[in-house]
Amino acid sequence: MNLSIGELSKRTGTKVPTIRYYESIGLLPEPVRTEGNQRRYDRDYLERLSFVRHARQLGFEVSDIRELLAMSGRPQDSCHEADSIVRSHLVKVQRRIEQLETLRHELQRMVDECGHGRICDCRIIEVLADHEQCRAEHGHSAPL
Amino acid sequence: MNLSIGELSKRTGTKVPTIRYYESIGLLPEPVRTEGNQRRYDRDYLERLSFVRHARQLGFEVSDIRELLAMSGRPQDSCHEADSIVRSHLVKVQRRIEQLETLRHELQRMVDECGHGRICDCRIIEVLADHEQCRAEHGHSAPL
DNA sequence: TGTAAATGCTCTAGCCACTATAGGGTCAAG
DNA sequence: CTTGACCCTATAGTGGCTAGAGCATTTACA
Repeated sequence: MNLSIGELSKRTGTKVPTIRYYESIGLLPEPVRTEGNQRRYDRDYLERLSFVRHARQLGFEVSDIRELLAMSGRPQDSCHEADSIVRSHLVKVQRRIEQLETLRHELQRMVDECGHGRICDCRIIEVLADHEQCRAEHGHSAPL
Repeated sequence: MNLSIGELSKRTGTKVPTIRYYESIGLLPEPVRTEGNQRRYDRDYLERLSFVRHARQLGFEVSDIRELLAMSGRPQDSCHEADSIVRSHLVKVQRRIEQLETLRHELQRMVDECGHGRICDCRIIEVLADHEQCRAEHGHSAPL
């Protein structure tokens, strides 16, 4: 196997600039080059990139993935560290779900209470203007 | 009421650079200035900023907030548009919750199946390396 | 073997919604 | 009138990409 970056891109569902980006931040190693300076990838690289993409899809940050990749290269070590990375990620996901549930209830209430009349009578604008009307704290900030 | 930016910051729980940022992108108007060029804010501005912050906490994007703010300035108009902004945001939140639930199950399964032994036997690393082992699609990408 | 399309290269800038820092100026209390 | 807390602008950085310009190389086909 001797893939160009475009082929690697297709096989892993990763955009070409993303592959180069991972290389640039040192998440993936520099591959070999042709005489004309083009990147060529082997099966090993393909698997590494798949690992990275999969971990990203599971929401892991690049710094976590860096560690997970390093671990997968030390197969005799204890998996304790991997376990703790996944656990703490799980906790973050759970917290985020709870936050979004709270948000969902607030938004649902706003929609339910909208009388579909004029803005001056609208609960939506009113609630936005006055946090006191919310039933729960809904600290958000991260995009969806 | 004639607040400095620091006082406005405290009363709204918004960081000072954030207030200036909102002004710079035209989300909030330019306030009056003292002779020495410092910003001074009135009650109206405080309420507008509170509105913005609250909407951000509810996860609305700045572009949505721009529209919602504009609407709150046209109190005789129909609230139909406000309603549709909130509804479509609600749909996004719901979708995101579902995604994160899928994620949560995958992660939980990884943790549950970890034998706490060596990495070469670890389900965590194995699952990451092989998407086929996942029970559902879990397209993610946004941060938590 | 010639050529043209497709793909590759690097470098830079942009996205979102802020946040941080540097290097100054202003304000209010004592 | 000094001191220290506050304020100003301008610029750069965050994360994880994504997009574009302006070239070079590779490959498929005639």
